[in-house]
Amino acid sequence: MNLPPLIQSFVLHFGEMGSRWGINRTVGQIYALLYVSPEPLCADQIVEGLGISRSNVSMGLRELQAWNLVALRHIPGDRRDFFAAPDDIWQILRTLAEERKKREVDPTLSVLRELLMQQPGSEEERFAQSRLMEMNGLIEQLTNWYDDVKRLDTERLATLLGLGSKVTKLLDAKDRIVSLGRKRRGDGQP
Amino acid sequence: MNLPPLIQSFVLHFGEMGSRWGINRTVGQIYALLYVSPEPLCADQIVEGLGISRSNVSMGLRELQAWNLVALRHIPGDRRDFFAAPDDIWQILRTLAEERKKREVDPTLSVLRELLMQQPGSEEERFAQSRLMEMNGLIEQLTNWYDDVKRLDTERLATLLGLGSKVTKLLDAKDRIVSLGRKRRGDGQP
DNA sequence: CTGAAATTACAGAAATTCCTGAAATCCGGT
DNA sequence: ACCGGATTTCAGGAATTTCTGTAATTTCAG
Repeated sequence: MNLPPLIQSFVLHFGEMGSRWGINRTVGQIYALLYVSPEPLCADQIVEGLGISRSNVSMGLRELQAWNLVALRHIPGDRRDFFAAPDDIWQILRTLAEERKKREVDPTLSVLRELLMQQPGSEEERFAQSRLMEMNGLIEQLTNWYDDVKRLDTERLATLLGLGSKVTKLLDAKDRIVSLGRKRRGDGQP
Repeated sequence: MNLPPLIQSFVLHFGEMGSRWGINRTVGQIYALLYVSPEPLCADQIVEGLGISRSNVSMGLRELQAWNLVALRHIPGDRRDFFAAPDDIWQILRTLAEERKKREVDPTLSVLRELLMQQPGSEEERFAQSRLMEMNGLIEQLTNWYDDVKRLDTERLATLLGLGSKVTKLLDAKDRIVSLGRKRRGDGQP
């Protein structure tokens, strides 16, 4: 490996984390390198930077493309493929979220739905189904939220994050006002 | 494996997904089995249900305990350990989020901070640091949001999820009103 | 303190994943 | 069509992870 020390540290760390993440070490390292690189890189530059085989780089890039995490670039008059991570880190976040959902959540959701269609054949299965229903409900709440929020432009998304739990304070205030109004008018629930 | 068909399908699916998830197949299966079980189970019941070795079950349970995903239970007059998944699925979600953050995010955050303290030794490193700064900023925004939101009780959390992007509509309305007020009074920015 | 039941540690076997070099394929220029 | 460089595919070896059986340890009733 032949990189400036700071970049090398980052690349190595990403490689380590890669394995906690469902991607392998090399893929993590390649991505880290592309991420901190001001220019797109071609495969041989990655080979040189990371000190791994050409074919391994090829497979790694292929996987990153499957995740939509790198863009292919071309330099006029150069036949080689160049690769770059998106400049916009929010876009990277969106892609990551989308791809992880696709791989880690959607298959489970479809299995749950399928199992919930079945007629339980025993008390054990009946109970299991009730648990699956809870799980299905929770995942649907989360994915509905995600599907809704992901459509926001980045500025609004950042605002929403900044608000965090304060949102509920607003709601509490609204609730108090509404129930106060009801009380004055003498209608509504106790 | 010796389970009712519906439960077996669920257990097998969870096992498969486990590997996309940083936990191994067996651990996924054990958890799935505990999750759909109305009563706590002891290790031998898991051995029988899943058809794997006793020691493998022991290691799996140990790992689930490290993740705080199972609770140890005791039955009076019985020396064996019994294990159960929490009843409350929201609690499971919270635990998962917390543990994944601890394993997948926090280490990166601390590496980023450390690397950002260093003096860049070249133009390449200077650029890399600017990228790391973006990444650090994004992760901090996300973890701040998470730290804030996780304190909400479940009911409010569910409400927040249900609102989703609608929150920003409220904010937009507020902004319009505020700027309208400014315009009438003739002060404020254009 | 003893001993039976239960649990865990651990070494090696089995399975899986990762990586490499060689061969095959692709592609634009002549 | 052919050449030459760039890229990908793929078989098999290396490395890692997972699983098992045995042995050691813990636990607790008596």
